[in-house]
Amino acid sequence: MSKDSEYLNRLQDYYAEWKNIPSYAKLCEVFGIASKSWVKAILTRLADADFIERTPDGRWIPTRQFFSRPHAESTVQAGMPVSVTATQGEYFVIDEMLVDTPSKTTLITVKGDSMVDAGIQDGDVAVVEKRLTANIGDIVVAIVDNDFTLKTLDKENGAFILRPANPAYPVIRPQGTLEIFGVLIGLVRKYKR
Amino acid sequence: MSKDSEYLNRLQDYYAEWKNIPSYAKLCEVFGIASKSWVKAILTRLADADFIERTPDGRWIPTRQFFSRPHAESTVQAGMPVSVTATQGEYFVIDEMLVDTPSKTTLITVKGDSMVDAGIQDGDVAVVEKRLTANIGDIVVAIVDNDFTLKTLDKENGAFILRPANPAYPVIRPQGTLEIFGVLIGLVRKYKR
DNA sequence: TTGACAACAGAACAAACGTTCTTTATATTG
DNA sequence: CAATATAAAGAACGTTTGTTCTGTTGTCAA
Repeated sequence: MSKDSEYLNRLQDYYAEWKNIPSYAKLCEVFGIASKSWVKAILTRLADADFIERTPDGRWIPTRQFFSRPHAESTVQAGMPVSVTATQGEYFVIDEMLVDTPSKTTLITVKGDSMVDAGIQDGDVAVVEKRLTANIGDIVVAIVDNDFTLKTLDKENGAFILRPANPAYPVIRPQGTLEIFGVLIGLVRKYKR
Repeated sequence: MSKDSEYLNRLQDYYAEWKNIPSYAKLCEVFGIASKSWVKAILTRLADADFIERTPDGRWIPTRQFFSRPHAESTVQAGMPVSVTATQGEYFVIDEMLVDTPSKTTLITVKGDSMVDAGIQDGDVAVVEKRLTANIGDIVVAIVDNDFTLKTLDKENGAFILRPANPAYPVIRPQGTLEIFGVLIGLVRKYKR
C-alpha cells in the first residue's frame, strides 16, 4: 500500500513525459523492479484505487484522479507568517477546477498590461467561457470594432463601458457595437524555468 | 493527402474517447480499412505532418498539434488585445501546461496580499515544484522560522533575503534557517461566478 | 521455530504486435 | 491507351506482450 504511492508517482512522472502507459517490461524499469507479474499486480491495485483503468482492448489509461495534485489549503501565507499545519488530505484536478463546460471554454493568451492592477499580466492565459451576456463588474472578452479586448464591464450614464485596470489606459466607450465574446472565469500563469 | 485528414479525424475521435493510440489491428477498424501496413503508412505520414510521434519504445503518442482545433475566428489583433488559441481535449490541457513533474508538484492556496505587485492575489492557487534550491529572482515558498511564506528570493550583502511584492510589507531577513520548500512554477486563479 | 503473509523474481507460452515485402485495384495524367 | 501514382490488401515472420503459475526471500507475530 505505502509503496504503491511511490509507484504511482513514478508512473505519473513517466506519463507526464511520454503521455502513455508503457508495456510491463518498460514499467519494470520505471518502477525499478524485475518482475512483470509484480508490475501487473501493482497496476491492478492502482486500478482498484481508481487511478488507472483499461480500455476494452486491455490497454491501460489514466483516469481523472490520475491527474489530481495534492492541495495544501491555507498552508502558505503570503502576508504575515503564521504557524502552519502539515500538508495533506485534499487533491485537486486543475482543469476540473477551472473548466466547467469544455465546449464553451476557450483559452486566450493575454497581450499587454492594461489589466495589471487586476493581477492579469502580459502572457497570462485567460480561461474564458464563451457567452453573449455578462454582468456589471465581470471581466469580459469583448469585441470592440473588430478587436478582442479584455476589460472590466461597467455602465456609465446607461451605456456599457470597458474599464482597464491600469490608469495608463483609457476607458473604452464603444460607439456602435459592443459584442461580448465571453466572460473571464479563470487565469493561468506559467513562470519560465 | 486528402484522405489523411479523415483518418486524422477518426484518430482524434478515438483518442478523445480512449486517451491512447491503439494497435495497428485496432486502427484498421477505426480507419475502416483492412491492412496493417497501410495503417502504418498513414501513421507515418501523420508523423511527418507532426500530428503524432513515437516514444523511444516505438509507441505512438500525439503531439501538441494533434489537439489543436482550427479556430474560425482568425487572428484579430490591434491595440492592446489578445490572440486566440482554442484547444480541444476535455482534460489535462492546462495541467499539462503547468506540471512537468507530477510527483514534485503541489498546489498551495495563497493567503494575503504581500505579492500583489507580482500579480499574485489572495486566494490564488500557487503551483509549486518542491525542491531545496532556487535561484535569485525566483518566487519561492520558503520556510522561515517554521513558517511558510511566498516571496521573491534575493541576496543582500551575501545573505539570502525574501522580498515581498508590496511596499506595505517588510523585507524578510531570516536570521537562522532559511529553508526552501519549493519554487513557484505556475499560478491558477478562479473567478467566482 | 514455525507459520503466514507480503513483496517480489523467473520461466513458459500462446496470442498479439509491428515490420517488411509482394501484389492488386483504382485513378490520374500525358 | 499506356504509364504512373495512389490506396490499399495480404501474407510471412521474428519479436514483444500480457498472462499464469511456481519459486524465493524477508518480515513479523504467535
